[in-house]
Amino acid sequence: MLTLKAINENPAGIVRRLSKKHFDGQEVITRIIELDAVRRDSQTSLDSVLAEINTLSRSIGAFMKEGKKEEATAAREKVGVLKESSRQLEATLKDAEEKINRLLVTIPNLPHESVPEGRSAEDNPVERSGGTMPRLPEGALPHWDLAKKYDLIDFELGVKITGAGFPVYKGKGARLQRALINFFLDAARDAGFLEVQPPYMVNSDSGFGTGQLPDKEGQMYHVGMDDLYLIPTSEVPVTNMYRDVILEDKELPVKNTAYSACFRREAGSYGKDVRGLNRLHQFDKVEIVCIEKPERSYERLNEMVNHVQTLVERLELPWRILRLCGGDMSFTSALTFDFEVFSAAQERWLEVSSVSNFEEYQANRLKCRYRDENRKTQLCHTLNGSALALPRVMAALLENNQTADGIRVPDALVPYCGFERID
RNA sequence: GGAGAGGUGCUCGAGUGGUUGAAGAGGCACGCCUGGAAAGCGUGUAUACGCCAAAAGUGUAUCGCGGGUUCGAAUCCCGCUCUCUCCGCCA
Repeated sequence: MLTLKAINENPAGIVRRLSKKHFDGQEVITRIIELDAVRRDSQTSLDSVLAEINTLSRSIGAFMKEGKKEEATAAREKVGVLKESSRQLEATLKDAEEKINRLLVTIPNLPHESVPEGRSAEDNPVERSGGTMPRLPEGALPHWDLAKKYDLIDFELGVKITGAGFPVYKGKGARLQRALINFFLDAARDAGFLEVQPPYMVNSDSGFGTGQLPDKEGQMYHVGMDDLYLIPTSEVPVTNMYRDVILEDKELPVKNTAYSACFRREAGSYGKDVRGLNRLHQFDKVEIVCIEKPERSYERLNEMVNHVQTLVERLELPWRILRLCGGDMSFTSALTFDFEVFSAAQERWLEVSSVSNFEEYQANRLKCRYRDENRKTQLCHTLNGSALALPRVMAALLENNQTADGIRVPDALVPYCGFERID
């Protein structure tokens, strides 16, 4: 969430910048500033009343020791009166704080200056692209048919066991999955990321820390009996490792990578967009997460984007990078690049990665800070990106590399899966 | 799941109602000492919010979390939570 400091410093600027995300912040910002004034006033008054109570209380102790009973009683009565007003001030303060927080979480992050204007996905400019479009043989099949033909993925079996969106990978399909995970993790490690294995369930504090709660509650699976959430991405547990943490200057940047299964309810999705591997309730992903000093975070974002680019290149997929426009960005992001690969039989671009800088928006929720060169605590910037999500990569690999007599495995993956062809 | 013990600062650890944000030790930082180092000595070493133009300073809160008792709570009471030990179960 935005900091009160930033809001107080330049309310008009905040409102203007929010408009790029098509968010009208005028009213809420004004209201927050009003409430913040109440908050300060009541805190100032409360502090001085409490200070007086503390002084009197100490004097009572002293009076008692000296046997001055009357003075002690007088002080005691005085405290009683002050106590009443402190209770009122405390209630006012608490109320203002709660209201401020409730409002703050409704405001999205400010988009970076370089975020283009736009309403929807159609308005996202292509940043750059690469790879070569494959020429498919006659009668090329979409991946769901290929998966069936070569017995790689069984969607119906998943439906029986669990439900739609929970496929069963089999044989070379399963091995290809495992190869991709290891390939991605090794590549991240080579790029300097520390591999971690996080829990797949998180508590509500963690959900709040990265911004899934309170607004996106319905998108996570919730385990009611224990009040835990299945992670929609390992960004959640990995970023939350740094919740309520003050990092030393020299510990930055933090560069972590994690593989996890991801669970998303995807309520309301249906139709051809979600056919096959295009959208699942459970899928695999390798994530990269960085925590960085504010002045270096865009440098780091760039590095992360470049890392993801090497992945799609090594997989020999046709790719493009989109710079998300204001209307298509996520609530918490300041700048996002989406990676898409072309899935040749479906003849459509599929999003396989989203790399974002959240600046201090997440860090403010997380209370993730660092000590700068002056030993003062400052909010860090947090960043994350998929590197990569498996299902759509799998879809594109199967479709793009199909031949009349089998599917070719890209060279980079052969050492990982142990076969060159699926046939 | 049952029984018991316990959660104090970067770490260990003292502290059962009154200047205790918290003894002591260790660690760390800086300084002195040294040819250099060690040892030794000295100083410093939490966070948040408020006041102040800012620094200095100062006020308030925080000893797992929340509430209560009291003029006053790290210390007493209640609820929750987490950790450890034993038993049970188990990959």
